[in-house]
Amino acid sequence: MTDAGPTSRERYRAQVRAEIKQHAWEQIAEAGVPALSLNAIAKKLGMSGPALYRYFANRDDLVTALIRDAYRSVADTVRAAYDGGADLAGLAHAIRDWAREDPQRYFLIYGTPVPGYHAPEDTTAISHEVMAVLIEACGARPAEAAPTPFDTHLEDHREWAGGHPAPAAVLHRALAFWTRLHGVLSLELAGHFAGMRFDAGLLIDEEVAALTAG
Amino acid sequence: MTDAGPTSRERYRAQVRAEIKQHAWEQIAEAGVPALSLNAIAKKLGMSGPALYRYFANRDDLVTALIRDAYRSVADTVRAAYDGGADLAGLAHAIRDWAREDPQRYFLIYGTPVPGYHAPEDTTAISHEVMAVLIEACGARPAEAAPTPFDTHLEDHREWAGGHPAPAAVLHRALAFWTRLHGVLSLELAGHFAGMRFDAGLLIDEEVAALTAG
DNA sequence: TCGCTCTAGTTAGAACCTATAACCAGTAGC
DNA sequence: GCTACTGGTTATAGGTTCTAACTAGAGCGA
Repeated sequence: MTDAGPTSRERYRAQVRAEIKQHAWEQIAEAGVPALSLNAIAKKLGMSGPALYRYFANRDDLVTALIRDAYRSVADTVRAAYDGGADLAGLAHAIRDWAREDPQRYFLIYGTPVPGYHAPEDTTAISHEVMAVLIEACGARPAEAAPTPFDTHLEDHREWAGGHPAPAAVLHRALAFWTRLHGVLSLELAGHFAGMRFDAGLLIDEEVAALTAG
Repeated sequence: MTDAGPTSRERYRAQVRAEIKQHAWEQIAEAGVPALSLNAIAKKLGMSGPALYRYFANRDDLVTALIRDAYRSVADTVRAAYDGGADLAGLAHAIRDWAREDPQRYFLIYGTPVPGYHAPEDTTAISHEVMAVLIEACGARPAEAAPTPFDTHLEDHREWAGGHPAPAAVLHRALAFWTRLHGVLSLELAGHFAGMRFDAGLLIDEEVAALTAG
């Protein structure tokens, strides 16, 4: 064989990195990203402080790795749901379930941005993956209504769709699916519906349904 | 007169508190809330570290004050726009302009929540103020369509509307206005539309328009 | 006007944090 | 078996929040 596979050192390294990230996720779920402490993680792993810097260059590097994993996770979730035959409503609920499983993971992607921080190149590629699935799913239902002003505007700004040949109305629908879902979901996860005891899932259903009914 | 008004000490205190908050806003705009440093603020004000604790009990107390101000500011903006005769589209753009003026201020209210943190009581009261205006604005256009399942669901969960007598369809519309606007706006502000060079304002216009057309 | 009190500031210091430097033991591979 | 690299260590610098103890001075009543 040309490739001997990972050496034992490499396997060990990957294992420790995974354990670090695991503890990081737990800390984030408990108190949010700002409370993430490399020191505390090292202690829990039985190693002392600076040892952790053998595995991640610095705090930002660890957080970036988590962000990357979060993107990968949501993309896989969407892909799996779509391959499983989910329609738009199904996709919406798959994403919602994924988000509620670990709200802080959702906000790591879609929450408050850090001024000056730019997500690494490959995460935008993963975003495109997700968007491609959404466009695909939105294309299932043909567009019947007359093109809106935003549709014609989109016709001139469709590079982001990665050359997808869908008509602008479909791109529009995919965008609106994304923004509407995020709108309800992020407010739900952030607790802004706390006082109002309605079912956010129902609202999502109608917001998504209205997409294809319009 | 029965009230002698604020003493000079009180005025001084208010002045310094305002200056502290001013510098805090600048720091947050530059690098986000996590980078907010009481020490750095104190230095800029020419006082040394712990002096700042005479004005704010701790870091959280300062941030809470900023959150309160942010709520007050958005509520005033919405109120002013509505009193100025703005329709739903006008309200949406007033809020968008307010948010783009200082994105981090927007995210202080609607961004990533800190697990365990609960906004003070009065901010939820301000939220109700905003929601009341939205309901009012949504009631201007009568509801013509048949009630949806979510409408009937809302009929049983309308306490949050503060006893507003609007029909459930109107409450529904106000909610959807809020979630749709937040969906587009927060993704725009967070830079998720960066690669796709379309005009988020147009998308908002159509999302809002679709509310009343449906 | 004297004197008390309360306020706004000071410095010192504890307990964290990130991150670097310098060192050391043990493993992998030639 | 020797060498080089890896993964750990401790020490340390410099940052943070926040408390404690103290001081200078302003305001106010007798």
